[in-house]
This record gives sequence, C-alpha cells and structure tokens, in this order.
Amino acid sequence: MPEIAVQREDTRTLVLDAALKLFTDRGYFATSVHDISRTAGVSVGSIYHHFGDKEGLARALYTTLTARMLQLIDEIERQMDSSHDRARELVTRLFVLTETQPQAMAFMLYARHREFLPDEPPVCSSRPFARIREMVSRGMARGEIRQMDAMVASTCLFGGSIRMITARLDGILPHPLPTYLDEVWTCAWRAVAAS
Amino acid sequence: MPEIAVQREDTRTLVLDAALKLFTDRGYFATSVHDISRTAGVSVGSIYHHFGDKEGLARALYTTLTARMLQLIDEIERQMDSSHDRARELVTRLFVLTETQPQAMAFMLYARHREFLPDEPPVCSSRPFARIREMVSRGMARGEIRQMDAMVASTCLFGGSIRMITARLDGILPHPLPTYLDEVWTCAWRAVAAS
DNA sequence: GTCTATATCATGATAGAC
DNA sequence: GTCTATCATGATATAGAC
Repeated sequence: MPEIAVQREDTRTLVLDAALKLFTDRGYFATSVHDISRTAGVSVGSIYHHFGDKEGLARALYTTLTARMLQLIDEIERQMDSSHDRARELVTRLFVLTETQPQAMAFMLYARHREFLPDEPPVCSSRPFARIREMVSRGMARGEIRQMDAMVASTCLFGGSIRMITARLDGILPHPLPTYLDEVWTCAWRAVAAS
Repeated sequence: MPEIAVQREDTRTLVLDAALKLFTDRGYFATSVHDISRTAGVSVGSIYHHFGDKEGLARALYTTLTARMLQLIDEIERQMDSSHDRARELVTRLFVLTETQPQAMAFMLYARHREFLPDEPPVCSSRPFARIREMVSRGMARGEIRQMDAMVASTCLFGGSIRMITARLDGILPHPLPTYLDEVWTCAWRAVAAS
C-alpha cells in the first residue's frame, strides 16, 4: 500500500511545497496564485478548492510549520533534563534545520506574517516561543539561570542564535551554521548563566 | 537662494513621512501610491515626479534612514573610547529611538527590504552593520572582547538587544525598552567580555 | 512643480464543464 | 476533485492642462 501512490503526490502537499518555496524566495505579495499553480503543477481551481483563498494557503503553511516546531520542542524536553542541555540542544537542532530546510526556517522566523496574516499573533508570541520562555523560567527557578525578567532572559539566551540564523538565511555567513555552534553557545550561556 | 518656505513643508519630506508611516503600519505591498497621496496631502503626479516610481520612494526612505544611523554611530565613536562604552551607548540610543521613532526603527530592521528593494543588499550587510562589526573587531584587538569569529561576536553582543527591539515593536513588551536596559546590557556584555 | 483624469495590466477569485 | 476560461477590481504609471 505505501508505494502505490508514487505516480502523483498529494495535491495539498504539492501546493504547500510550492507556496513555501515561492513565498520565501520572492515574498508573499510578489507571488501570484498563478505562479503557485505553475510551480506545483496544479490548477488554480484546485488550489482555491483546497485552501479557500490565498490567505488560507498561507495560514495552512503557518500552522503546519508551527506544529512541527512544537513537536521538536516536545522531543527535546523528553530527552533532556536541565535547562542548559535543553537550550543547547534546541539551538543545535535549529542550526541543522536551517541548513536542511532553509525555507521552512525563513518562513517561521523571518516572514512578516503580520502583513498577510493579520489575525495571527506575532511570531514571538506564538506557542513555540511561549514554550521556550517557560523553559527559561524553569531554569531560573532551578537556579541554573540568573534571576531576571523572563522575557529578557529568553531573548538574551536565544537572540544571538536567532540573529545568526537570519544572517545565514541572508547569505552573509560563509560557513554552515553548525560551524559556529560552539562559539555561539558559549556566548549565549555566559549571557544568562547563574555561575 | 533659500526660499523661506515655512508656509508649506517640503513636498518630499511630506511624502517620505507618509510613506514611512503607511509602509510600517500596513506593509509596503498593502500600501498603494494613492494611499500615500491621500495621507501626505500631495497628488499622485507629484509623487511620481519626485521619486520616479514606488520603488524609488522606498529606496529614498531606505537611504535616508541608513544615513541617519551612520551619523548616530559616528557621534558615538567621537564621544566614547572603549568598545564597552560605545556598544552600551549604542544600545541605549537604539532603545530610546525605538520609543520615540518606532516607525523608523521598524523600517530599518524589521522590514523585508529584499522583497521590494531587490537590488539593495540585506540589512545585516548594509554599512551601519558593517561599522558595528568593525567596532567589535577593535574590541577584540584591544583585549576587551574574547577572541572569536567577528561575526559571531557582534551577533551575540547585539542579538539580544535587537530581539528586544523587535519584540517591543510587535507590542509584546509591557514596559518601554529603557526599563530593561540594565538587565539586557549585563547579559550582552557577559556574553562576549574577556574577563 | 502640482494637479486631475485616464490608460494599461496583473491579480485574486469564480463559473461551470468534466 | 480537477480543470480552463473568464470576470471584476484595483494597482502602477502616464498624459497633459495649469
């Protein structure tokens, strides 16, 4: 049963993949539904049938990728115990993800969702980011991280890494992100560590 | 030579102010030239006369704000000596600027210029950011900052502050940025300090 | 230099056959 | 569910009077 449908991939994912590629390459507004239709090899009518309108397509993409990110955080919290190890693992995984799936990362934390998803909250207050702040708060309660405003702590702990990711996505970093992992993490942890 | 034109503000600045406001509020693509015309109280024809096309208007905005940022850095470098003092002063000034001129800050480091200014390099490789990296490199040469990749150092030193600024622009920080200055700066400097 | 009116065109979205 | 053909809207940009 698994290998039977090789002839044609599922229409929805075909469209979502094309949309992700075009939205991140050219931007949401510079991409027409006809462009997506051509790239995906799916008719305009089918796209509207599945997603309602262009914004619905963007929303589907957003929720899909957000869910994937939450899943990643869950996995890390199951595997690691201390805030230190969890945070380091998260940065590691994000760096790898940026290299293997740059469009997904770009859409998650670089796209201006406010402009085309007006009802969606800003990324930083989305659920994955809330989960990350909780992780940091527990670290303060456990004495691993210095006492300070929770928002400040999580921003300072991950700010450098996130900027490295956007720099890489912009093409201004010569080497793959994992190359810089040790140096970046040393800085990040020094910023907030209790000791 | 200088016509005392106090009666009516210069058309160019009238248009640039309106464009900045609308671009940052609604986004570049959601803003039509007619919107700008209405908000500025200047006809569409005049706008095209002065800026050529919509993209030319965005470019004028971009270069104006970039120049202002360079001027700020110059001023700081004249006033302060050590990398520590310069970096701290820069963060201080950026925090204040975010409160007093949020649109200008949003346009500088939050807008996706790539989408509407395809020929412009990404913000992080623009001249202000290059100047900041030089500042950090000198700090390493002087022994104030630990030896590491220059890009990593400047990203980790300013990454947290920049994320705080974008968080504030997104409206998810309850207090004005200067409230958080001491905590943020302590983290930032610990991240890269030599001692 | 500034204005109004208009030309041109691409886009989001729909209709309706299969 | 998928497709082609088409509509309606609103955008950028221009023409030409003042």
